[in-house]
Amino acid sequence: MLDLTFIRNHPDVVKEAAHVKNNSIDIDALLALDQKVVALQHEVEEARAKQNQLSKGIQQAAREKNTELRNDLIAEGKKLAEFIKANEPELNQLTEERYNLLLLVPNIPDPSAPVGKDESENVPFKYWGEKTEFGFTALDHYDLMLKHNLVDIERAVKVAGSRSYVLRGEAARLELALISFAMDKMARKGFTPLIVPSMARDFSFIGSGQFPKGRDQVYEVKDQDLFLVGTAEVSITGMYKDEILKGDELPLKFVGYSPCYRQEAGTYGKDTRGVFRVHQFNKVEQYIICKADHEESVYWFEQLLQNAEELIQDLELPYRVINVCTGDMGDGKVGMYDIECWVPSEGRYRETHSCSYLHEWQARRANLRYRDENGKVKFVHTLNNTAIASPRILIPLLETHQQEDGSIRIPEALRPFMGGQEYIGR
RNA sequence: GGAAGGAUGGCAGAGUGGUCUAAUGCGGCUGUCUUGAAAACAGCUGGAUGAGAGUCCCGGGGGUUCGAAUCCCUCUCCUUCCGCCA
Repeated sequence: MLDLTFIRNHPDVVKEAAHVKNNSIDIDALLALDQKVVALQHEVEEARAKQNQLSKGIQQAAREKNTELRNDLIAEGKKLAEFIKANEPELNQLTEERYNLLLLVPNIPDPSAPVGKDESENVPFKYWGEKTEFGFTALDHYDLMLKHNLVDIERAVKVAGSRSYVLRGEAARLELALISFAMDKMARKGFTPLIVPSMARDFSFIGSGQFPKGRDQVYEVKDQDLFLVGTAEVSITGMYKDEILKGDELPLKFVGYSPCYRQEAGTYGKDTRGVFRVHQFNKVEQYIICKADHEESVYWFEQLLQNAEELIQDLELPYRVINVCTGDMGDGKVGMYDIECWVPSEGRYRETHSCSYLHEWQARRANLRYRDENGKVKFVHTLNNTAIASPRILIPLLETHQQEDGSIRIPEALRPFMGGQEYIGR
């Protein structure tokens, strides 16, 4: 959410942001509505001020036993009460409409973000590692998993429908190892490990920005006012809703684990092979709450990226980093990097990590603030990035480390979390 | 699942229709005093919106009333006891 005053004063900046983000919000309509709200609010508040004045007069009259004056004032108060009663519902309704529109206003992208209409205009700017070449006929991740009996999709579908999977045997152990590895590494970097609820109330989704627009991607728990989170980011944002933090506790650095659920609406027929796009997965997420300072946000943005890069480098996976263009980055973001790992069977890089900074956009929605060194209350800045998301990361991991004899090498960094095991299927 | 009791400022806790601009205590900040600190004393000690006057916020929503922290309805959450249970 943007500051309403900012929108009033810089409508063109906001319109341009909406334009480059392919967001069709009508800023002029919002501002027209805003003027109605302000005018009506003024009227209602005037009436209430008079009412408060009258109230004192009524007491005074009662004390002076002036029954006549008292009755007159009460009659006048009745009129004011009627006026308020007649106009307040409309004021409330308009205010709510304005709020609902505000939720749809995108954040202003940083000038360094490439302007583009969709993912085809994202800009790769860093490559690490050599694209894997095999001197033998390599398998794709799904065939590898079948070969080593690491997955059972047919039975998973029997249990839970399409886009389900059962990890079995060493794949199950590998996923737990990846999660432990990521939590462990991030904890050593000073991030506080969290295991957070994977069900949350709607305010957490509004706060993080998944609602109202992404509602169709989220599972709802029947009769419970609860929804399944698609990322721990939702829960962590919700944790701090309505709080005013002390400036000296910032930055808060978290690494949160949660199961994640996504409907993947509108992706029929996409990525149907294997475990790339699934309804349920496990993710370890980096999350930062820092002071309202652009330089500091940018510092942590780069830091979060570097952390993720280190994790992937430890897993010995070739990857590239892309600067996501305005049309692909999502409403809340000021800037966004995706990390894409090389997937040999597809001969292309595919997204495994997503790094974003959002300035105050989430903090305003979640009403999450802090008191700065001068005692002034400000909205915090928030940032997030994936640490590890599985099973998707298994795809480049298994493919990249497959050996000529069909076995799969476990990268050294993971071995401590796999009981020292060096290979799968050898 | 059953029963009862609760939700007030950073914390504790009063307030059951108008003097609430929310008592009091603790904590915090500032000052006096002090070599420094403590103690003592004094003052200060939320948030939103608005240019301001003002308006709003006593868990959320609705109602009664000229007027609600206070009365009524409803929802959420918390605590205790019982039952069940990983």
